[in-house]
Amino acid sequence: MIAAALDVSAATVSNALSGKGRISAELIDRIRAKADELGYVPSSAARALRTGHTRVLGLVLPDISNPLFPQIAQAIEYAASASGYGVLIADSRGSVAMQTEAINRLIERDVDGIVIIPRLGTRIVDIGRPLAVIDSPSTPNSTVSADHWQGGQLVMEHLAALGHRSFVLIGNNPASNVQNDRIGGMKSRLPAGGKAEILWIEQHEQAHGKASPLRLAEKVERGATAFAAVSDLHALRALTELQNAGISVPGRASVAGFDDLAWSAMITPALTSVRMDVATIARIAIDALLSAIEADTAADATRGVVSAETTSVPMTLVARQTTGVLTPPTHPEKTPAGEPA
Amino acid sequence: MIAAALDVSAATVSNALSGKGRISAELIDRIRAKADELGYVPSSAARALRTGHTRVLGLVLPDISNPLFPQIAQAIEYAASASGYGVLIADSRGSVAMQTEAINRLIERDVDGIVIIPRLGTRIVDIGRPLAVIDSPSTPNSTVSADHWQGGQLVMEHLAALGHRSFVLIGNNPASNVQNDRIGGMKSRLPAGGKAEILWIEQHEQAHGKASPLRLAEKVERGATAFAAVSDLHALRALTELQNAGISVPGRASVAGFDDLAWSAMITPALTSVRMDVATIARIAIDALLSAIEADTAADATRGVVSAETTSVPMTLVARQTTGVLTPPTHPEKTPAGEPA
DNA sequence: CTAGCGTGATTAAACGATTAATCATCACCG
DNA sequence: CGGTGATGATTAATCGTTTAATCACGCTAG
Repeated sequence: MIAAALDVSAATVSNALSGKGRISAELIDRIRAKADELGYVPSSAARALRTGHTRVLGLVLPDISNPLFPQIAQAIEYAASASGYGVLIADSRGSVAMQTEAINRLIERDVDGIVIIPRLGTRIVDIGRPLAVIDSPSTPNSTVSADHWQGGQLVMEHLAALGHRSFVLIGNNPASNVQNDRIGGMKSRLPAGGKAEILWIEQHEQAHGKASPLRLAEKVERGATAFAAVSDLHALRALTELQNAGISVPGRASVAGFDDLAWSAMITPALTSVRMDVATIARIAIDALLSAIEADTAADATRGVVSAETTSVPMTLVARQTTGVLTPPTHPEKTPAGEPA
Repeated sequence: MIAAALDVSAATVSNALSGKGRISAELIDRIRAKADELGYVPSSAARALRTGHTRVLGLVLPDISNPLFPQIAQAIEYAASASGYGVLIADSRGSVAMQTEAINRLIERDVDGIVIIPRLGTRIVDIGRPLAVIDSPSTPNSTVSADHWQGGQLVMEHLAALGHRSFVLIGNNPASNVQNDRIGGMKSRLPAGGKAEILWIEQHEQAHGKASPLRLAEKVERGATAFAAVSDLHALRALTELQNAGISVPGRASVAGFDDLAWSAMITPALTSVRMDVATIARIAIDALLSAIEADTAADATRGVVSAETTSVPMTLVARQTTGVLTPPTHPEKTPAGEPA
């Protein structure tokens, strides 16, 4: 211990810096001064060994290719570091086997707890320490998540208010709870007389090949006027496909997405989206995790999935330019070509 | 030590599991068996305390909103974990002050080394342990990075080969070495008689407001036929703006970007982009870092920025649908409207 | 005058793994 | 038959911090 060598003390330094024992105010000041004069940093390894806590959390992202990841990682890291915890990342590259392996790596590193964002209903195993799960409210073991269902309702209400009645709901994989919630929410608010068709991209690509056109122009010809996707990624795909087919947005069709990704406001026209409050979700997850960890210190071991008081956080609609009322077709002004009329 | 209690030994277990001392093959087997029967995991804290190495690296991302982040984080995490190291993330939210604070957090956590991806020429301070910097080849202290200049050449050669002669080069901030390299590379391969105009988005937005149109249609009217952006983000912005103005891509104008982001292949038309080999870059950075760390163990302390043999990694052009030869204007076939011809 | 108390600081044990040094056997050879 | 080596396992010290227990000392009250 550096500080000890300089003055005349041993573990008094520990007490001084942590304010635990009975140390005179004057000595505390002197030790503090010496400490940051020497740039003294207590060894986290020694502390962890003694206390049994590393003050490090693990973050498991099963699908790092998800562009929402930066937002989530940032929010988690921020919430954790605000509470004095570090965040160790573990990417499981989609595969379930690697997810287990990633969790083991974190356990080997002695993390105090883990935050996991599972994809497509992964089984949650007992890992011998607290675990916070961020998934969807309809998933049994979820600690906290955005209210995807309510988010879906937001979109549909918005589109219905603009006069739309014929919808194409675009999802990727029907096995995802998140996507199902979003689509379910949308359908639950279908206006009277409205009709909705669901397009699952993964199925479509299995049939027609990867990155093949979604044939959205045909849907428009058959009457669809609004396209609501479960992600801005798919909304963007829809938007560019429509634009490329000469269908003006939002003049002849509206498009909406989810997640409000980085570029959503930058494109032309700017994309209407539904945003989740990642900061709040991260805060709740981390708080629940930390209180379980600290309770763990005290008495009964909390080893499973932790739960929070608030389990779902409302989403917010960000209305931009891709959604609007239809332009009357008879209007000669600026209608793009490709229209049979 | 759990295993010790069960059989009859003390630190023999350590030798058995690490293969260091002289232990009979039979005993090793028995210890191994007991170990994973009990799910024994050696305490990383105790090991770190004794050996002085935590086998944890820090990753500092000054601009987490950069959509390239997932790719980089994934590659770094993968390379590190392949070498038995964990990765602690630290987000510095853009500000330089927070970047310093983030580094301090990592030091408090006793990381063995740090990988940092600085933005806009941040000063690199001595942190008392090895540091790998991933920036651009033209930055003085960069350990390794993509060859952005060569990437720029790739784009320009591609566009020139398609017959383009009048270019708009789109960047965001001229203070970025990466962006300057990319644009410099492009200009260095301007075909004979070609001309290029540079559009800096940040300047444009300062003058005309955030998210304001880039007025690309006007550029087309004045003869520009190819738009090359330093990021897919800006390329997407250009593409949607052109499409929205009824200018067909690539019929009347080509668009190219950088980084091959997740959605670049999904949009219509699919975006031509230049990709960096993140896996290789991460591998080189991690290897350089680790060899410095291990040399550190031996003798002279390597405390500054580490260097690698290969300091720049070639980029790859991914030609897709947004770049092509011009469609003859007189061709009546499928030309979109909005054209005065 | 001394027992008792409060204050401020020190001792010592403990956390769990690593590792150099030591020890116990047994075999082989001169 | 004693000395030398090889082999296999154990001892003991160490890393740096925390924390309970202890100590030294001056002060007050009985």
